[in-house]
Amino acid sequence: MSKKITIADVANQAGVSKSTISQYLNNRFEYMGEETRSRIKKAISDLEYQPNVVARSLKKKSTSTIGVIVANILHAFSTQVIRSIENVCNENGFSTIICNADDNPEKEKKYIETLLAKQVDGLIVVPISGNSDTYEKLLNQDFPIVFLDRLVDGLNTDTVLLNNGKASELAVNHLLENGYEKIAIVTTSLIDNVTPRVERINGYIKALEENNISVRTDYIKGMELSKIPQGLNELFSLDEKPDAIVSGNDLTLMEILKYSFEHQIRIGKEIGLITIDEVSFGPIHSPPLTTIAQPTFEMGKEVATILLNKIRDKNAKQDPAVHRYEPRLIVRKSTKKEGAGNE
Amino acid sequence: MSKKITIADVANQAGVSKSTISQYLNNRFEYMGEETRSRIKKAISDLEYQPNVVARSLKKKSTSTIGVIVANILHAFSTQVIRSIENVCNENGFSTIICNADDNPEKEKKYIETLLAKQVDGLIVVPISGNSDTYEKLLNQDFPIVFLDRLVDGLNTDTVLLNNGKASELAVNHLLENGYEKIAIVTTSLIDNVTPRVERINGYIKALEENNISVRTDYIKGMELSKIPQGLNELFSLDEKPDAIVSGNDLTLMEILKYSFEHQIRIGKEIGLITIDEVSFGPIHSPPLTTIAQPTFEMGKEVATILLNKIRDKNAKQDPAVHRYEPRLIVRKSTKKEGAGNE
DNA sequence: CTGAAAGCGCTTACAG
DNA sequence: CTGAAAGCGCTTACAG
Repeated sequence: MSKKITIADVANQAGVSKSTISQYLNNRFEYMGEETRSRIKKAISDLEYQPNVVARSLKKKSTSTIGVIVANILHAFSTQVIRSIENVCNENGFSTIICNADDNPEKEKKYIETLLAKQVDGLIVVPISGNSDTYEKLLNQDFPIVFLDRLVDGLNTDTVLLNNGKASELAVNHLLENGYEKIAIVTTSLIDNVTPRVERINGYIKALEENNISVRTDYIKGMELSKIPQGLNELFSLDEKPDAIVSGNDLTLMEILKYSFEHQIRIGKEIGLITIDEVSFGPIHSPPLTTIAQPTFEMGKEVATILLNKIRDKNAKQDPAVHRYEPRLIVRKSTKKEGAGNE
Repeated sequence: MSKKITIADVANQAGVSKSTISQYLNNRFEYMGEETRSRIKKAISDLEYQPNVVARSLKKKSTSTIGVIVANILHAFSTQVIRSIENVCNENGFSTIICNADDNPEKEKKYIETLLAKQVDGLIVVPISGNSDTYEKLLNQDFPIVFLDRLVDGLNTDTVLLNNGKASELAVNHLLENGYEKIAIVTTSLIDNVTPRVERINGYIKALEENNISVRTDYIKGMELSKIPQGLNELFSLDEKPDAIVSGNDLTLMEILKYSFEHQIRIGKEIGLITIDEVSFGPIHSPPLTTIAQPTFEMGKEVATILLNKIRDKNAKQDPAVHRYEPRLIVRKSTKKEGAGNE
């Protein structure tokens, strides 16, 4: 590789000092002579000079880079929010390093350490239970960090997430309005008290109670993805089978669709189905799927904006807030009893 | 934020020089006294010292970071390959910065510049026609770079991509074997000569010719995503409508499924459908979709491995090669005439 | 076996 | 209006 051009080469070429080049690069033209300016400009383009961001970062103690750690990149939610975060960062001259922790606290901790060693200016994280200590240390140091999608017990920091309770209330009420009466909910494992899962279950319970429907614990399935087929088996073996299911997220949805496909269960007619998280094939599924969408774009924008603000004025410490976003019901045929079948 | 601990602090605490700490950090224990070693170890953990990677990178002139620029992150192919690249990089202590160029050459060029300014050690790129000059310059400088998914005319560099011709041959032959005779192909715009699209069309033509079926240009639709509904309209308005469609990729597939859903065209029976690129809902679609899968995991692994090797021995210059991967046919019901309908 | 010194490529007071 | 000097936090010959 040809030798890298540095600021010293440009200084030589233009016949000025390194300092002056640096002023030029940082747009500090106040006192710079018109002629100096154009000489520098020419030297830079002649040499095809590209500043070394690493050196600048070392000196400035800021890298214009943030880290984003998601718990599970397989959720469509993650990828959508990430795209939105990247947009905001790009517009503001920031880079993003994306990490997927696979819901593994060890892995997440290692990522946090790596990102800090890389001197990222801030962190957006979908926190994983078990790393409270790490987060707390960062917060105590006033390191800029914003949580996404999940709250952490006892930690008071800015968090952007869905109004999850509302999401399942919308789901349950919609099902009830469409004549379903025995509503089950299926979601991923509850053992770690992951915020959206817990809140969605609670919203489901609340909605049933408000409608004076008794809550059956055997209608509530919170389990690992791989166990969901078994959970569905249990559900469909009950004396009183449910007539509708609320799917907790897009990954559980796939399990439910697979199961009902394999067992020839006609969605809509035999079992109403509504899922939280919009999916690409929602509109073209047979029958089209009624979903509760999250405003992922806005949420990504918000979480990035909050973080960038924190990074910019470290002093302007506002009280951390929880930012809730409203879910949106998209009605399609999977929750219409008469709408079952292929067309 | 509390003051950052540096190597100097550790040196003080341990009562040795900075050099010695650095030796320790770089695992150069050859001549280090056992006692010095344990004193340093203690100092590091007492102070919770974290090395500053930016400083190290500046000195070492290497960041252990690579850039990945994909043309369009919306393709499932991109996200899958990226995950695989990240796995390999992680295992090797490398970080990845992902950029989405949105098939926009300007945007891509800017990303390349930013990544170079950040001193990435190498680049994986899904090249976009129009930036040949940029790639060429990098190649001439022996900057480590590997192409993915697309070839660039006149540039000789390592490239990992599908055997695209084979993919459409598999598709066409499978359709013919299942009794379809009037086979159309629909893919995204051909104006930029994007490798997979062109090669897939060519494979389609070749397969038809080998079966002595005349190629009809009005059965070949290569157009922007937004124009595809119109293209499908044209296709279905022909006197001799096609009885089967090869979908060029996952995004065109969505358009075709939307169209056939809206127009109540029964897939399988009225129109056979096979798509290149496996999709998550392939198995649970009605009818399940016959697809041609790419070995995205292996391809990502290969492209990352090639790049990391290039980065490690800059000298060991081998001749660049084109690495083709074989597509795999997954037969489901969307290409069975009798298999149409909901179950 | 360990330390002093130089230097990676920048930026930023400060002097003039 | 511009330049000399110090320094960001490391690493690496080299000396001892």
